Amino acid sequence: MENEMKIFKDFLVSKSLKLTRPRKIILREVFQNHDHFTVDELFEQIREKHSNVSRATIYRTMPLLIDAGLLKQSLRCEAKDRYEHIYGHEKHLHFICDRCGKIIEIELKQLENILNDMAKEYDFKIREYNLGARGLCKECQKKTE
Amino acid sequence: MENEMKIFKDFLVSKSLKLTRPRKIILREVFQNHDHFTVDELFEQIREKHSNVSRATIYRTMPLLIDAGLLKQSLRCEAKDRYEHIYGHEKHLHFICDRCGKIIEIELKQLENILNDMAKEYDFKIREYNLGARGLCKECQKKTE
DNA sequence: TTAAATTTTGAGACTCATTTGCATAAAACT
DNA sequence: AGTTTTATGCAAATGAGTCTCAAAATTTAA
Repeated sequence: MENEMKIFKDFLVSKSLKLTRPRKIILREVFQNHDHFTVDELFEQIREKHSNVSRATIYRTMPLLIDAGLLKQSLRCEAKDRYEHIYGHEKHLHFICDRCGKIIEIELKQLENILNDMAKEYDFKIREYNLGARGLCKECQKKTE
Repeated sequence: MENEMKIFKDFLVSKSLKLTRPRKIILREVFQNHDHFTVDELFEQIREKHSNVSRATIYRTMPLLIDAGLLKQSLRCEAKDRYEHIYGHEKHLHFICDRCGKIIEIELKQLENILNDMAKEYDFKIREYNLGARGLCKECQKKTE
């Protein structure tokens, strides 16, 4: 936690930006949330704790956290962008169920190697990547029709 | 072409839906377009040929083509969903440049195997998947600042 | 430490892709 | 042909995300 705050602070300073109260709150809640959350969910999460921050500020802070390497836009579901924080660098694959919306996370180390090879070949500098598969989860496959 | 039409027709019939004129036009243009297109671009493409179809109908037809296995929602760029048709099954990876928006497509057979292994392990039935990486393309890396 | 300058915030207006309601049109059925 | 059903187009509605701008917080200058 302290660690993330320091990273964010340093990042902000390097851009001549300030670690303000709302930004601190957002960072804290982002790291308290271990799901794939939407801005709206984060907004609610913050509001429940009576430490109000406007939606606009959250929207404005997301790219800062992403640039600071602390947050990732992980997937899009039902027309909403979803985010997840990044501790270290556990990259993963998401299986998203078309029917119940469940998100299964899978670590995938092999992937990184393949990607890096490709990036080298095409001289592309990867900032972030996402691998998502959609289909039916175990449970939903059983429910016929 | 005839092939795709047949697949679409069969799909529609199986759902008690009809292969109408607008649906035929949309299918034809989807397969004439070899890019990652937006609904709006498809709309324009159709309009240029004087065979008008409303945006609403295009929006309504996209999920049908997807369900029929002929279309794929390939990526999202600048707040717009982009689609691409599916011939056979060339799945691929997209490198999307953050700066110039260029999309580099890469075939990735190895990936499929890994994914299938994982799907089996988690009992997940994959309908489609996407692997997208964002960063800087060769050219944009040179432009410093 | 007060005053001026700068940055950030919150609230709500705005944008724009996508969805929806409804009246009309086309198609299938009788 | 007339009736029922489904599809279409238009225009209005929706809703996530962005932007504006006045007020608030923070920094800098004196």
